[in-house]
Amino acid sequence: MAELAPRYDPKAVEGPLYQRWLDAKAFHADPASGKPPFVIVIPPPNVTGSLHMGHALNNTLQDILTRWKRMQGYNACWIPGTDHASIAVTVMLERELKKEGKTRRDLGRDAFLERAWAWKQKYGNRIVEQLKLMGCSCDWDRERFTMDEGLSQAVIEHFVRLYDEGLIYRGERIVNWCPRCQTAISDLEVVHQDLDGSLWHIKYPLQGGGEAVVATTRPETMLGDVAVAVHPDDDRHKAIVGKTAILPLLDREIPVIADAYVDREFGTGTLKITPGHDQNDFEIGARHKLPIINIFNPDASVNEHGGPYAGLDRFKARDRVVADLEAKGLLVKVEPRRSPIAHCQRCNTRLEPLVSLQWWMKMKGLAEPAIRAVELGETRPDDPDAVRLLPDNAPAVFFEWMRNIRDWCISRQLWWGHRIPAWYCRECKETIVARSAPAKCPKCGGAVDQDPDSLDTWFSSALWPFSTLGWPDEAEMKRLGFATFYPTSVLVTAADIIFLWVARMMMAGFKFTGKRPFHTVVFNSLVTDPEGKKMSKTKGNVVDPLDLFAQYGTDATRFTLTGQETLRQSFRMSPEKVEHGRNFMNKIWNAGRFALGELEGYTPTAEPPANRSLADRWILTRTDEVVAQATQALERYSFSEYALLLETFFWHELCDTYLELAKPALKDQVRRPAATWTLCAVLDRTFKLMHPVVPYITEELWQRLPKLPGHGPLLMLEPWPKPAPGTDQAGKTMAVTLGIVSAIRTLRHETGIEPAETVTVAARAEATADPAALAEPLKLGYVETLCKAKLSVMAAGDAPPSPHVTIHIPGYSLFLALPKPADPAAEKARLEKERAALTGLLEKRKSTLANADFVAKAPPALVAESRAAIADFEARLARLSERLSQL
RNA sequence: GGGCGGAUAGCUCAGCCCGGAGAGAGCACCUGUUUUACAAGCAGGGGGUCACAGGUUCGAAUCCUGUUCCGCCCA
Repeated sequence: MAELAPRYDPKAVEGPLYQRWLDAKAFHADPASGKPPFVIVIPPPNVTGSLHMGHALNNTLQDILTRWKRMQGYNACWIPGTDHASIAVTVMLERELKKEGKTRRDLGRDAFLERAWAWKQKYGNRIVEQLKLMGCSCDWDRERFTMDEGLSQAVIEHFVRLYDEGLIYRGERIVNWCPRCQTAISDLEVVHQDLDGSLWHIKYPLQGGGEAVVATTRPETMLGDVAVAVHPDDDRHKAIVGKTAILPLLDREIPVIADAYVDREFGTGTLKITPGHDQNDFEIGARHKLPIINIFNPDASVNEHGGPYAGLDRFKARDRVVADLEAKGLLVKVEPRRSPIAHCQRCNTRLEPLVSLQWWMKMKGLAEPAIRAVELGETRPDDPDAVRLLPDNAPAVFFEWMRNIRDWCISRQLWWGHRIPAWYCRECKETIVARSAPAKCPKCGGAVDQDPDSLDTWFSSALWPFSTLGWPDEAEMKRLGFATFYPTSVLVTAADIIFLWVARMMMAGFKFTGKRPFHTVVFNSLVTDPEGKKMSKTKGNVVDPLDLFAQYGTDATRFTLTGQETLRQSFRMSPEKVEHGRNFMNKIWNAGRFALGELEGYTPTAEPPANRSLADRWILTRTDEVVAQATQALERYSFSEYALLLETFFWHELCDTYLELAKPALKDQVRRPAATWTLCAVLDRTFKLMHPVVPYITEELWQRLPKLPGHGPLLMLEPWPKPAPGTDQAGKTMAVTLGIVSAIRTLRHETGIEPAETVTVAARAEATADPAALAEPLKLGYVETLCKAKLSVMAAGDAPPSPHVTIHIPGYSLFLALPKPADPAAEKARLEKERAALTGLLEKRKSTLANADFVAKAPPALVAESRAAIADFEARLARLSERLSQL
């Protein structure tokens, strides 16, 4: 067997192992396996994307769950794929085109799409390859892209069915219009930024004398004003209702109306009504049957309705309007005002609300089953229609939005994406929505043209849990195992797409399959920079996970992320944290190295040898306990707990204690068989337990170590360990020994004894001590091994060695023999400190017990424990006093 | 404006759901240590009014109410 390097080198291990798993088809899920399914669909990353910290965390968690469930005997199926990201790809390609001095319109639809596909062929696989680097155990045979043939068919089915049911309709409404992208976007793609602006107070003269003063943050939109509104109960303005105002600059006659929407506290309490460019005004306009005037071109320059301002950019138009109003003496005042301004999430351009003809989806009814599912998730999570959202505050966020849901604008004036399956007759203007292109108008036989627009990307993502399983094509569903794998099991995703994606998958899932798409949704944390700020390229505070993989190893990075994940809002990430993960990987590596050296040529039996030592029994019991705890932690999605539990156990119990105790045992012909078996068995179980989070290092070491009979070729396919029911008292006994060891180590250090020197320690047992506890540790020399001290238990009447220093721990007084008397002052100071601490504890316990309510109401076990503690403190204090009096 | 988090050692965080009594870890710091798995190690140590104020309770970091500061989401 080749010598292992003293430091773990992830680069040498990761690539070949991943290939080995692929070659063994270890990630593949066969629908016919007969095992219970466990299914995760990946949140499909954007094809333009490159792996960032959020992906690294999100996919680590999915891989942990998938690998764990696979080992537990589930038919684990992790379905990967990518999303076409209509607007993101468009923005990116437009940036490229801009360098050539072109727009996408210069290029034309077909040429633009050709370019987009070429780009996707070339770079679309980048993030997939990065997921493979991460060790993700996705079933790559199932990889899908949202614009695949099958998934495109699903989108058409989605559209046609909902249209036929009247849930999709076309209508003129206010949309969020991005003048740069020149498309409508949905409410959820809007980012509000608080910006400093002004509130302009403008006089609108009234016919027959007088005036109304309106306050607005957007004076240029007055070009589209069709009314002035006041609150019907506002005594200040009641009198002007029904009069006609003259819109300044354009001299248009507009009515003064009364509407309860008007906020009397805002500005002057008089509102200008612009139904073409404000959602609320649009609604008021509809109530009062007012006309709608759209004053903007698609690029947000003023159109022909703007009279003399036509052709001006919206910001120039504002300046000109304000200047003209001022010149006419119609500008009353200008107040500074900070207000939220809508921006395009993708290109950060200031959005323009405007009326436009778009396709919409009615959401209210679709939302109901999803709301019910989450309600069930809170009350009856085992119900087959329940969807449990984690962490516990997620449902509140979900309900808030879902109960106030608004219709969704699904059409986009973009080309990259799924084109809307609607055709319009050139002759009779009939709208035809169909699964395939009609040759001619079914009504009049006229020629038809397909709607030029495409659908919101999330319209296809909403179908992901079942479109990836072949829906709606029966043959594909059969081939891909829809019946086996749907509904899926758990969704792990980032909280920022709870509405964009998660809610919509639930709505689509219930609508089209009649079933929930998954039973549990886990929202992972946001990974921030070390200051707690969101990472962003513009801020330059991005930590690249690929750099971390390269510098510290994939397992170290995965482990660190997992250790931080408590499903809080966010956690901070820095390379320094990963350094600790790397150190732990190195610890694991070296424990493996040690074991390999000891176990070369060894073949363990199925059953443990009978003469296991206390340490053997203890570490086996502890392993069982950790198996149970780690499994429970995963069941609760307590990722941090899972990782930290394993670290503490492996590092401090297995390495620091057990391996040290095993060293002399392995040199002893009698004790060696039990020690080798235990070492083998414990590492085998521990590597299995750790495998889901650190798959590479565990697989690599496990491959090299002797294995118990009955194992297969790959750790990742081994069964998850099951805890044996433990009745062994080894834990209690070891705790006594370890307490003594710790006390002696402290004494050694405080008295400055040379590290190499073996000392003699006599232990006097208090009445509270278990007389049998030290028998085996003494016989096997555990204390000597762990702290170079020859320990003996004093018989009744024995005198402590002289000279000595003393320490009193629960159950024992320890006397450490010294070559020469200790400095009495120092010893006295040390003992006085001990006495002060003990006295404090004793007093606290005593006062607790002095409380009659405590004795009456606290659990009896606790009362008994307090009494025992008092007895122990008193015994130790008595010894202390005795010793102090001798000084 | 509405909803949701967070505040525990110098720093980063567990613990809190389900209250139990000497509050933990890692990093950093101090001391010692190159012993054949690992100095990316080992051993020891110092360091905390668990944000603040009330309340509930025999008992509160943990449950309830309020306050302050920090953050996220929605409008």
